[in-house]
Amino acid sequence: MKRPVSLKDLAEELGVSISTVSRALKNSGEVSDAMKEKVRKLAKEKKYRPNPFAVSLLKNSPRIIGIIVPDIATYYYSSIISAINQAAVKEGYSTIIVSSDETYEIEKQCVENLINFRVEGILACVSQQTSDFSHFEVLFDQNIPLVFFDRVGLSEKSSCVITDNVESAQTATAHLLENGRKRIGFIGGANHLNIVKLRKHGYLQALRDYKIPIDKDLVVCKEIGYELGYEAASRLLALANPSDAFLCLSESLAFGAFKAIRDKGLRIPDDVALIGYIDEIHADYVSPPLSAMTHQTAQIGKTSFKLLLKQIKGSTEIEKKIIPCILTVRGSSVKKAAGNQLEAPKTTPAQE
Amino acid sequence: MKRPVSLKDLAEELGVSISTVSRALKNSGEVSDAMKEKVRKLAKEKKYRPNPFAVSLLKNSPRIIGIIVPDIATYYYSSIISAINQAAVKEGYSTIIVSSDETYEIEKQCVENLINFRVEGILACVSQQTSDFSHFEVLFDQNIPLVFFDRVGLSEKSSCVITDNVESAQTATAHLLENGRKRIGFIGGANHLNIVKLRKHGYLQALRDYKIPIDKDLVVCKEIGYELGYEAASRLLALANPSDAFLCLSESLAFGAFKAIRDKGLRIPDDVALIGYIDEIHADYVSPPLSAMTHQTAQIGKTSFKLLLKQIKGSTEIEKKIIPCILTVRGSSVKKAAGNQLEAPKTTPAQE
DNA sequence: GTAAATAACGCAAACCTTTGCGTTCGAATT
DNA sequence: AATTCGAACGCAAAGGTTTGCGTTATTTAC
Repeated sequence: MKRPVSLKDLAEELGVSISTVSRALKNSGEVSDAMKEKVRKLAKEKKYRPNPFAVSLLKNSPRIIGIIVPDIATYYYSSIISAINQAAVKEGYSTIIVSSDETYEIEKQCVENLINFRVEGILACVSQQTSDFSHFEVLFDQNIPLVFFDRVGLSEKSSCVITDNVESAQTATAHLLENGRKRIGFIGGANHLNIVKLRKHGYLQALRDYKIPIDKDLVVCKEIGYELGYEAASRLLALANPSDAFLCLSESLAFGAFKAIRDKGLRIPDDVALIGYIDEIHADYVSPPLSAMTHQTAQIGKTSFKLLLKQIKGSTEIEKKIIPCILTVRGSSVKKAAGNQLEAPKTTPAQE
Repeated sequence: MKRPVSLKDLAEELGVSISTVSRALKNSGEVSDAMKEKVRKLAKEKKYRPNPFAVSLLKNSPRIIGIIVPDIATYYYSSIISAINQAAVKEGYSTIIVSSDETYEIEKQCVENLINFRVEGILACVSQQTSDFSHFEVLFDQNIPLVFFDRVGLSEKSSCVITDNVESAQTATAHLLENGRKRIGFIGGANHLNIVKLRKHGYLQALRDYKIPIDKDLVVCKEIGYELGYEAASRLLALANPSDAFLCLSESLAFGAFKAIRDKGLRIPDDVALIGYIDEIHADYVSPPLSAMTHQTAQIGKTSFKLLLKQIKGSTEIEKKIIPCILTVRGSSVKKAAGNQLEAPKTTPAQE
């Protein structure tokens, strides 16, 4: 690996000082137009590229932000990452993406690594295992901006971007109730996650609104994953008084439940209705297509970065942005013959 | 953002020189055990973290590699990224992931950005639009190691990791032929992509092997994407002599075709068989589950990084690694009643 | 024609770490 | 007792860039 050309190289070749070359490339007023021209020409010819380490060393701002996700290879996260990336690139920032693999220990390590990297800020979505957030507190000491998205923590101390968890779950549950379902199974993840707590709240609220008795057996809060969805749904379908509908908190849970229903020989939506937090692009893969609460991942990513950037630029305001989910009713939640779909597919517009 | 503590800060507080502190933390033999202890204690107390910019400036190796993918939010790429990441972290490397958005111009920019970043090496999967690879040649001038994966270019000059394109397509096609299909539609992407060229070759070879006449109308090579899959399949099903099976080169194409078949009111696999390069986790989402050629993304990622690391460490050998696909026969390609499945589900083990 | 102003450029410090080499001092060898 | 050796540490350069300030030389104003 040969040494890249530096300002010094250019300066020597032109017989001028390094400062002049530096200023010329920065289009400073302190250097003549003729000189600027000469410098720029040589720089292009020699393929000069400023050394980012030297600049970062001086300014202590590498123009990099860190992103911590529980998992990279899930559409939901990768699409958010993609949106963050786009917003970041537009502002001249690069991103370093790290995965906690849904593990507390790794997440801890991720935070440390990003600090060592001297990132200018961190966007984080916590792992399923994380119920204690003290490993994020170091960032406050170091004055490194932190914004949580989706699964959040330390909400008194840091900004975050979340979805309308309570309302979306309430809406989804109400939708099932209005279509005549009585025994709605709630299939979620670990209880300490804000998204689980809040959505369960919305689910229960809808039941109360419609005066449906609450049955704790229908609420499953274990882990998020395809197998878990399969197991939970299987169990709820095997009850003496089985479920006639499911609200699933993630795509993997929903498809797991989907398979469980099919394997049981039951029909969707005739025997069992299904709705879940499912990504737009996959909801239509299956037959019947899945009714879904869809996250506006592009908005989530964009907004998260915007909040972070604001903090990087010095703001200390703690903000909480809510990106609404969009309910799209497809085949899995409404019986064709029934025709008693009270509510038109409600698409809440994204804020801002 | 307050200034992080430096070696100098520690040195002053201890009343020793910077070099001693540096060596103490590096556990050098040139400093006494007592001093080491004192330094380490203070370092921990003051939360000293080595400045990566200073180190990189000196050594010109930031321990970062760049990854260029056509798209982040696709399971195939994100799972490869995930595997690369894991391998990289294990070796103390971080990754910067950039997306070309399937665009030639952006890809060009990505390469430039990564060079400016002084990454130690680049792993790349080219965009659909890319047929000219000259923008990668800069890397050779700069002596930056480059390894292509999946969609490759410059194969005489750079190492790459690919799948067994010809063989897998040949096997998949043969599988359809052995199950009685005669009019197999080939739904691929742009012709200039190696993966399309080679797989088409495998497809044609299988037809020849089985003495089936080749019909150019059944070969569609346009773009990769859900809508394109839908269109292509719709068209082939509307032919006077329509397709009775499809081989799709990507998951999005396959699910697009899947929907087209359903919308036409045809049954899978009774009327039309379907097989494609589909990710393991999604193949089972639909009913019937999809027969698939599955990429071993973990292997692809891991092997790619290993090849790159070898080059970073100085090797100039140009290597080409082939990671075989795995054929898993599910419901979409074999009629239940037929029972003439000649070939057992063949799972080729991953190499190494 | 002298004083003041300005344009155009150079010097050098600073950012932080690593490392070859030089220095000092005490202990071991002859 | 004089010499040698090694342990333990300091000095200083190097890596590339930015920037405040100092230095020229030329132009402008009176």
